[in-house]
Amino acid sequence: MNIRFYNSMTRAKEVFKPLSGKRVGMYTCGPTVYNFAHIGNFRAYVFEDLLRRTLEFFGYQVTQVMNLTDVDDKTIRGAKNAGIPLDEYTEPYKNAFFSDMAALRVERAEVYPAATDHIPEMIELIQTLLGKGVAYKSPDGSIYFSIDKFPDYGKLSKVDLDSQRAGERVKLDEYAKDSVADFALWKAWDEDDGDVFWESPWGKGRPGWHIECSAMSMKYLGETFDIHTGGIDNMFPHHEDEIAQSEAATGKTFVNYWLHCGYLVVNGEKMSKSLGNFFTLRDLRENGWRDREIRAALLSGHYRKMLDFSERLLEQTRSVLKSLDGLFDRLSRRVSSSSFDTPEGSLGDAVEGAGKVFAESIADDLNVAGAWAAVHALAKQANKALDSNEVSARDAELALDTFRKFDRILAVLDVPSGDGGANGVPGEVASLVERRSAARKAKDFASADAIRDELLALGWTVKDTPDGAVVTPTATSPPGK
RNA sequence: GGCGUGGUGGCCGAGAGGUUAGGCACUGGUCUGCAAAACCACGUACACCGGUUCGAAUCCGGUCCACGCCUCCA
Repeated sequence: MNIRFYNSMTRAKEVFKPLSGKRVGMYTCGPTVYNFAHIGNFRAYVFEDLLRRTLEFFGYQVTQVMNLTDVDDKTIRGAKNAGIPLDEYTEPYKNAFFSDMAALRVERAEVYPAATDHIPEMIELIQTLLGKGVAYKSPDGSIYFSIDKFPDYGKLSKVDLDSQRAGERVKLDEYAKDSVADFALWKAWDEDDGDVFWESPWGKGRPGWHIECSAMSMKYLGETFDIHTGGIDNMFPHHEDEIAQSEAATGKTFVNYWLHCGYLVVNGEKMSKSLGNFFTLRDLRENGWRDREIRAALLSGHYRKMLDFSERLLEQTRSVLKSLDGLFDRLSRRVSSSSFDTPEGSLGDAVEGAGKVFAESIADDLNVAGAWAAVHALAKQANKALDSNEVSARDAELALDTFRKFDRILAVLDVPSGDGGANGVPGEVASLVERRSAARKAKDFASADAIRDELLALGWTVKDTPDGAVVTPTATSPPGK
């Protein structure tokens, strides 16, 4: 099956063709580790995970590189304010980033290069650019890229620099740069940098932000690679500058497919640290939301669209997952309790149909809504078949396997493995359930209801099914909701 | 000012000239001692005004509104 992606460079959906067979090289802009990442940041990482999992689903072997920006204005300022060395300052944020990513079930990239470990590569790239005459040294010892020497500048973001309004900031740098849009490849050391600097052929200093992505992506993926992603706010100037540096240095196309995800917004406004309208994974957990609910909420809409992240969205997501959990539970019980003698094939068509819709949707520029529709279509058919007792153990296992397959991409369904049944129910709970069943049999409904309340207090919900009582852990609700 | 994105039923959210997207919630029903779950039923929705067309949420022109980038930002 052809996979199609919307390529920001051409502004059109294109059939994806990797450079070499089934191998895909992919670079994803990572975090600047000066603080905890917020949920808006994670929207991008979850989108990239969706992309990666989709490629793997279709048999591609992905080499993903995600950088860690551990030297820039913010990290330097943070370390200085804290009175500790730069690496000591960034370390906890790196760790928090990885633990949050794992919680959101983001598959690990193959390489996580840190900027501070790749200064020599950056210096080398800058020297190449100086040698080609597309970069120049300013009086203060900084090195700038000259966008006038790169005619293609603006081809990704389609900006026309001549029509850009010069910002306030420009005044500060005017004396040092030939042109306002020129950007720093190397920043000469100044007092504010403290002891953060590296030696270079142009004196001590530190790299500019954009150069790290060019140097590290090309080091690990080659001068031309398949996919580069990031949030749409990185398109200009960051990705534009990466293209300029890389292509000016190599003379080759830097990246074949550019994919950008839309913003995560709160009440219609972009979530950002400067606006103060952000929350972290920790904040959401404190409000009672589970990691998988958060991931599912992030996967509720198309990656290129704005996503309005709200309590209501999380509530809706919780409802969806809860009802699917119920189905998986029913199917698991059927696998373990039923024999293979019920009529077969009642779910075969539904499985096939859902699988087709799922694959076609996700292959079409990661249309996750279509994929969800496939999940729901199969869920409805399975529930119906279970209601009319037409599901054999084999059918149930087939359905569960299909959901597991879908979950290789979604990673939120949590389809139980193995033979399900009553495992994980504490003895105390099990005996209460038994006593309640006995009471019901004796038509002693007052006792039965009392025991049900008792179980609820212990965190277990009872459902009476034709096959007997079933207990499941009660879903917790966020406080005050 | 330049460039860009978007406005779909109470809410979320696909679609992109003709065929029910899907989900959440609500309401009614089936089932049930009750409850829960599940299933069934129920919404002619596409910002506004023109135009093209046999036919437009989808194409064209205009208008309004919202958001974003142009400064670090996923």
